[in-house]
Amino acid sequence: MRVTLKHIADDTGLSIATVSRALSRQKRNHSNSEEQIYVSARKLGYPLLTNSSENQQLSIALVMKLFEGEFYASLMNGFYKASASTTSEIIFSYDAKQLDDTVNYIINLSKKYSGICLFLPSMTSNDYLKIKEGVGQYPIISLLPSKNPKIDTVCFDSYRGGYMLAKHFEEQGYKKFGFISGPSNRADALFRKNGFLNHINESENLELAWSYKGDFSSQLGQAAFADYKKSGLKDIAIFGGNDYSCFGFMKAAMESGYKIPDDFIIAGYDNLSFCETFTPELTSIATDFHELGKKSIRIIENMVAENSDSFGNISMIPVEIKIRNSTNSKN
Amino acid sequence: MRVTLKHIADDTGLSIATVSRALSRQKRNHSNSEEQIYVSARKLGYPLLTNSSENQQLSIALVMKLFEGEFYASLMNGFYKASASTTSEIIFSYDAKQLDDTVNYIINLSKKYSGICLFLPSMTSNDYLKIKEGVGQYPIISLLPSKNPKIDTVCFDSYRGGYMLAKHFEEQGYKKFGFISGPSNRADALFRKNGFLNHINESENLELAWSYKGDFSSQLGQAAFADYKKSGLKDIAIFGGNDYSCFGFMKAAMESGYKIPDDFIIAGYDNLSFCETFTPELTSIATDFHELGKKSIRIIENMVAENSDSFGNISMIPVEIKIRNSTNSKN
DNA sequence: AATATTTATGTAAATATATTGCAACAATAA
DNA sequence: TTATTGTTGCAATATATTTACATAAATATT
Repeated sequence: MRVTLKHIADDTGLSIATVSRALSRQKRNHSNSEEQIYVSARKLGYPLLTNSSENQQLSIALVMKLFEGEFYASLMNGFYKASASTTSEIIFSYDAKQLDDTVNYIINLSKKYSGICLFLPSMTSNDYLKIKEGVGQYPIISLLPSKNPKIDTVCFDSYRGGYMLAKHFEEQGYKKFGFISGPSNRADALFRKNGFLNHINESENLELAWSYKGDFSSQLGQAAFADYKKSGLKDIAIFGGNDYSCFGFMKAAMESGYKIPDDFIIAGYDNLSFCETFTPELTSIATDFHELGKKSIRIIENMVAENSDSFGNISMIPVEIKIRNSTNSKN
Repeated sequence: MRVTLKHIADDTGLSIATVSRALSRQKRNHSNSEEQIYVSARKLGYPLLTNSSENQQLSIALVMKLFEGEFYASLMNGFYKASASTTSEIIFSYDAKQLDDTVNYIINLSKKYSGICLFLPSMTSNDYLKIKEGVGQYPIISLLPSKNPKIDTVCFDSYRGGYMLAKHFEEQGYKKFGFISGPSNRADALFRKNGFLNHINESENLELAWSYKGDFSSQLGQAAFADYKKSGLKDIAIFGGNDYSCFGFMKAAMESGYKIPDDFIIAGYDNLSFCETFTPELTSIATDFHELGKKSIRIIENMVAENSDSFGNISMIPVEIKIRNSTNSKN
């Protein structure tokens, strides 16, 4: 039910006229009544309060489910910086309460915001379809790759990242490759893997000699090393799936007396700041979140302006390989 | 100026009646006109759209200036998790555009939200006073300690953290202490330092043998090591100010052939996930962001309910020391 | 202390805004 | 073709907000 001045008047015991005057006053004057009126208005959610001032700009919601780890901070920071150079405003949004009904939560957001960017690794194709159906012709994009995208997607070129690493390993003179996989339900992990494997398969004399089922955590990275050690393989180039896996793997390896990059070379993905702090410094694939933010905002802005209704378009942000000591066996 | 149905009607070329019906319809039906009406309503900022549904709950803004690094992700995640167990809603907010007028930006936010939590290391006492003046009797707290707090504060007990480390160093049998300081304008860095130094000064046979002016970055941590090496000191227990400084310091030290914890022991602050990944694992002070979030929300909720006007109250969240190999010289 | 001025407030009238019944018309289904 | 359903604008009605005016309290001035 709509909140009116009358509700606030009843709540505060003042007259409607007084409430009206207090709320429409240009300069607040912090009298007792006025404070009460504002408290009540906020409590009841008086509509004219909520979106006051700053109009005439787009507000774009970035929807996420989790915030832990440097990765999420980088994602948010990329959008944060990108929003500084446009008139659009970014709102960080999430569904803390009812995890089961994220689809409806997102559909509801579409009433509030001019556009939505989704970063939700656990969403299924079916969920995206339902969202698309719920929001109609509306600017919404996903920031994660998908095998069969149902909505427009802006994401990093994970495939190419994996490919670049395999190529780099080959150039370092390695023929035997190893791989630690990520969570099986994450499409971006799959793309990294495919890029890596495809380069191996393209060439007759390259081979995947060892692999391990990880989950992007440092713990399973350590477990991966135990498995690798047992295999007795040497002269191998390992792609850890992401940086955390590599850190765990390398830590365990060094504790077992292995030398990196002498005994094996290894590279990660995400280019976390710790890549440069770790010894040896970890070769990794760098993703530019500022670029991701800028591109996403631009696409949403265009969708709003042109009122276009597209789905399944994919924009890839190129990634960059940062070569460091962990893959520098000549050093 | 207030946005009404007439504006939307003029903008879309439809009648006021049609606009009214479209917006008040329970279920959206995605006809062409309705889409247009929604686009226009969002663009113009029609008030009843913005705060629709989910009322009767508090919305609390967490205001920050930066998002980079694991630290910020942890802070947000703490509030995110905390919001799941209350009816209040957390909005992550920031001022991306005009950095010079943060004070007014915050005062404006007070019209929208039921309460505000500030995490802004660069704010001065004067700024806080201006904010307090601008918002009047309003639930607002800072999440950073201050020497002379002008508004209520919920923060970690940084002093105690520094103190605990000094005590731990002493228990390990060290008499000579070293310290790398943080940015001089950050009160929390100062508190950590004071806690550390005070324990040293309390005892006759402890001494601060070396210190270096850092900035919480890994780079200056490395520079700190160069300085330390030049000093020729041995048998020293070093508090790095934060984890990043320690990582830089340790990396440089190990590259110079130093052994940790044999040649010196070292501890950080923040307990980043990387503390356990680094070799040696880094002793650090752990902060519980979930607790910080819960307490902050509870305090804001109380302020709203009791309509109380307090300032300068401080709530400290205890911190915990995580002892790891970097300070374990007996091992 | 007495008087003037300012400020806050409520009542009621005036104005502005939102909703709804009705009829016309268009699209779709039978 | 005819019936049904859905969309739209007009005008009437209902609801919400602002403002003119009067009064009382608070503050300032003499």
